Amino acid sequence: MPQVRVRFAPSPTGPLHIGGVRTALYNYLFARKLKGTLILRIEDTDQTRFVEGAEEYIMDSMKWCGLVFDEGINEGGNCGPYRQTDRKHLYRQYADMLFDSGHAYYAFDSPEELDELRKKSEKEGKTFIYNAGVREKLSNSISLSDVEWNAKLDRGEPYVIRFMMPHDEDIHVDDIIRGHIVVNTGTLDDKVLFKSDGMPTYHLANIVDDHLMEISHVIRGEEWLPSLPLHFMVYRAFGWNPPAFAHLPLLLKPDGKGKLSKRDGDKLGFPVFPLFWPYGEKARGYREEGYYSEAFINMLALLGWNPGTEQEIFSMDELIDAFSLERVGKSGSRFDPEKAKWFNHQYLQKRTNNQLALEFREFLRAKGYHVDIVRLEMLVGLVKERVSFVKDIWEQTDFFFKAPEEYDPEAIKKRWQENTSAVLKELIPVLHDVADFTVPATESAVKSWIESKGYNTGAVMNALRLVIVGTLRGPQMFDIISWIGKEETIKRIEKGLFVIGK
RNA sequence: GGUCCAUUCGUCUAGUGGCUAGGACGUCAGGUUUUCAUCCUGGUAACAGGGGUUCGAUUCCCCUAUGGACUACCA
Repeated sequence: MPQVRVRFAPSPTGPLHIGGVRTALYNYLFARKLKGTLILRIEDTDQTRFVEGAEEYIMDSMKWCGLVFDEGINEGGNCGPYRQTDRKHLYRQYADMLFDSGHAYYAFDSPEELDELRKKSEKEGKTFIYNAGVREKLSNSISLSDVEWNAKLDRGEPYVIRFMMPHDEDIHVDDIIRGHIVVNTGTLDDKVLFKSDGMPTYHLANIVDDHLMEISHVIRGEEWLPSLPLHFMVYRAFGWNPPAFAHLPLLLKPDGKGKLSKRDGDKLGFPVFPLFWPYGEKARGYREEGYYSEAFINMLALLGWNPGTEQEIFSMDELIDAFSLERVGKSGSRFDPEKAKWFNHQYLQKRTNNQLALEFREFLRAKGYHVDIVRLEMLVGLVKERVSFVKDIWEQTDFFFKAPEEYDPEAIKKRWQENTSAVLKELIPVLHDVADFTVPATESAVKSWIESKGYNTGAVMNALRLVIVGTLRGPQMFDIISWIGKEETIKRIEKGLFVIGK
């Protein structure tokens, strides 16, 4: 079996969409699974769409996701350079090869002229296709005499090099995910391979580079499926064996129709990009939102692929082990932000209290709280299972750090009875007498006091919760009061009695 | 409009020429709990429609519908 070599080839035109991350991930999994080589190639042949910072963003995203490349602009390798603008000098000779072998020709039609023709056809309800049907009537090296078009060349008139698509031929192509596809060349056009600005188009650069870099499998988004017949034809014209192809299904909007876009994220409140994008129209990222990259990757892996078992939580190594292109689905997947959260919840549960305490300490530091790590470990242990993100811990524990400023009126109505004030007043000395303010000590003291007085446990505990927390929520009461300490507990009871009590 | 691709619970999906069509997320109900949440148990819910082929189709074929991608000197 020949060496497996795959590539991820994004364009630096803005932040990398999570669909792109998934494409990179599947390439990575495939390469690792088959002990192959993964290449990062930057496809920046369209200089008009180049965006500053995008290339770096791609690298940072890959790094955060744990996707490591074997060859690329940072890693180096024997097939470089790995940025297409740095390979510019290569492409012209390949376009010429196609011209010399009669598979391509020069075309002088201006974009405006072609636009005009397209509009005209559209008005007549027809589709303008630059192909065998019309190329004789347009301005190119087929329709013009050798003298004429050479004169244009000499005069420096702008031109492109187009692929000469056969008039009427059924092309059979194979895709690992879609199977066998047949397309007639009559519906295809003479695609531009080489632009008038001296740069190749995607179609030429992609094929030349994939060939030169000895790519064995092209794994890319479904948006390329319509170009597959063209790519097969170009490989054939060069006399090269094409790689195997796998076209991945698209990521769709959670609601409504169409593919996932930045707008959906803004509208529904979830990120569509791995990292925060700080330029121009800013965009939020999964990293900044508090996702663990492992959870993000796990979630993305299961969107369009499944292992055929009921396992859902996968480490990267497990993904590599289980992955195969055959188990990638054919249809587009709607993105589900709820499930994404669930994945993060699962990963957060697997963290140790120490890890979470360290992470939460960073969060607290920003709020101006400095807490001993051992106490934080206890704290996160109390609320860990109820949160999906580290930042959620704060919402669950804010009352550990500060006394309530107001008391939930609904809760007062429900839990503050005639004798509540008197009972809580009695509780103060009981707590005061607890020497070691631990959970078991406070619990046993309070419970025996309740029993001896014949009070209702629920009533006492809820009232206590109300003055300590401010509302009816949170972990076990004894965990809370033990953590905040005797002094603070009594202070809060007194304050509660003063504000609520009569 | 043209070309190509797709279609199983609301969502991600498993699956088979004969199954009570399975799991997960969500949702609903019950239980546990001093509260809330978690958690546990249970429920809800799907083979787009119509023709074939077949003893029998969710599964194979065709058509329709719907959705999507592409249709640039963008990738």
